[in-house]
Amino acid sequence: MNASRTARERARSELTREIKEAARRRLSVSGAQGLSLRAVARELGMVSSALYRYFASRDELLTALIIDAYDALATEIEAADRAALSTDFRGRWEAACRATRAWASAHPHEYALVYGSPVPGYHAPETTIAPGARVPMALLSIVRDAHEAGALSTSEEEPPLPPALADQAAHIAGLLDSAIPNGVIIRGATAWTQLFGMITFELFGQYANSLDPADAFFDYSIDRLADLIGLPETE
Amino acid sequence: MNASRTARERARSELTREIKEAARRRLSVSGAQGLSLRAVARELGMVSSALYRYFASRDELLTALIIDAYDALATEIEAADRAALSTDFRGRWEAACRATRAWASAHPHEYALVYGSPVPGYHAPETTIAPGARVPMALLSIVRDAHEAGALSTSEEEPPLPPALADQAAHIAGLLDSAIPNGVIIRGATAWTQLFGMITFELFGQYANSLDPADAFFDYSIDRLADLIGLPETE
DNA sequence: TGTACATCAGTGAACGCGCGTTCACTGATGTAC
DNA sequence: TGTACATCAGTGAACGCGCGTTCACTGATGTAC
Repeated sequence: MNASRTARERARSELTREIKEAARRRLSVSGAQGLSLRAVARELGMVSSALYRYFASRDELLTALIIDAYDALATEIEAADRAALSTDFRGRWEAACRATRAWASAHPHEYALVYGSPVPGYHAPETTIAPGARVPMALLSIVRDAHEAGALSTSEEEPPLPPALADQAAHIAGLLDSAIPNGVIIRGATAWTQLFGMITFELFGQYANSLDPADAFFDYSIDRLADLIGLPETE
Repeated sequence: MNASRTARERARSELTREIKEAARRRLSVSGAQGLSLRAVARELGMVSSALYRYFASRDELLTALIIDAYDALATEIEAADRAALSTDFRGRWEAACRATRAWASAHPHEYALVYGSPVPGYHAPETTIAPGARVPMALLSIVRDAHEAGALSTSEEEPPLPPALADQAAHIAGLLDSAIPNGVIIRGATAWTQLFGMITFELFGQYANSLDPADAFFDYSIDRLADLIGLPETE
């Protein structure tokens, strides 16, 4: 029967979800490297070997958590972007930045999992690449939309990009399926880097005794980044 | 006797150094969280309990490595700065940035130790604060020197800082013992953040498939950061 | 609808391993007279 | 310079713990006729 077959499968996907949730809770205690299948199983009242019905190994569970983290962050960014007026490009950019920071501070261990130190002995498989790329794509899409609407202010005179950098910019524009000028791409990449640089410094404690709490610096900075990109003032 | 007394002490400081060196080698295999006293001891052909004559605990060894890492990086930055012509502020800035990146890529695990994810269960003691602050201080000193030499180009019109941010900037200026305008401090903090954001993204793999290898982006960016700060062109 | 068989989820024991830290000890080095 | 004593470095056994993964197993769920 079809309904009963899906009953078993529903139980399976339910438990898969619960295992990942328990693993995320463990992450905040022991970090990615210290994540232990036995501790996850204990949290669920299962025996550790039972987890092997759901994940072939600890690394595979880690991979699932990484993909989920990227997807969750990208989803938040995309939702914040969509919630803004679509022609208010600066508003969209700032909403996306704030959503990124909000997600990171609500899920610091998942943030550290994907943007923090690589886990020794773990090599991320190819399946993590696409979800990882969703995040910068979500941010750069705003820049692309602004460019295609003719809303980007043209840059002040800036030195031309060296050839190697221009090539990389052109490649990124290709991924966005757009003819954004290379200079705009690079400014977007700078803004992306700065956004995550701030969040990482804030979460990992580098702003202690100087810019912490970083709210004012963050808000001011994402506005300056919008200037850098050339996004027009919100009316 | 004094000479023999220093003989024992010399052996002690020699071994302390060797233990930290072995620990740094282990760091690259297992990361900070996985750093094991027993593995360090094994590497030195000692018994693990012998290490307790030198470090009271694993955490104390980690603390020593953190302090060493900050000190090593700050020393590199300061040396690169001093090697440049003291009145060539842009040259000094770029040399400092390049020294930072070079140190990070030569010592990725020590970089991750101090700028990567916090180690779960480890709480950095106060003794790490001063060495940690040496790094941004070394960078901001260049900005301060340029300002005091009257070499900084005045900023284009920029929105005023919100009060909370202005307070933080003034506090940082106080640490530098200088009357640098708040706006300059904030641009310096932005540049500091961007510098480490780029290095972190590069080392931790976020630029894979886009800006990697990041040499061109890095060189171009530190030049734009010098523009942002207002450092004059090198003649 | 009922029965025979196949699939799947979860158990519990086991393998072989590594860890931080403590402690009583031996023997070498340093100090005071 | 020689001797008695104190300090210190390093040993090896032990405590009590946790880990990932494998494997033969039981019993429940699903499928085909």
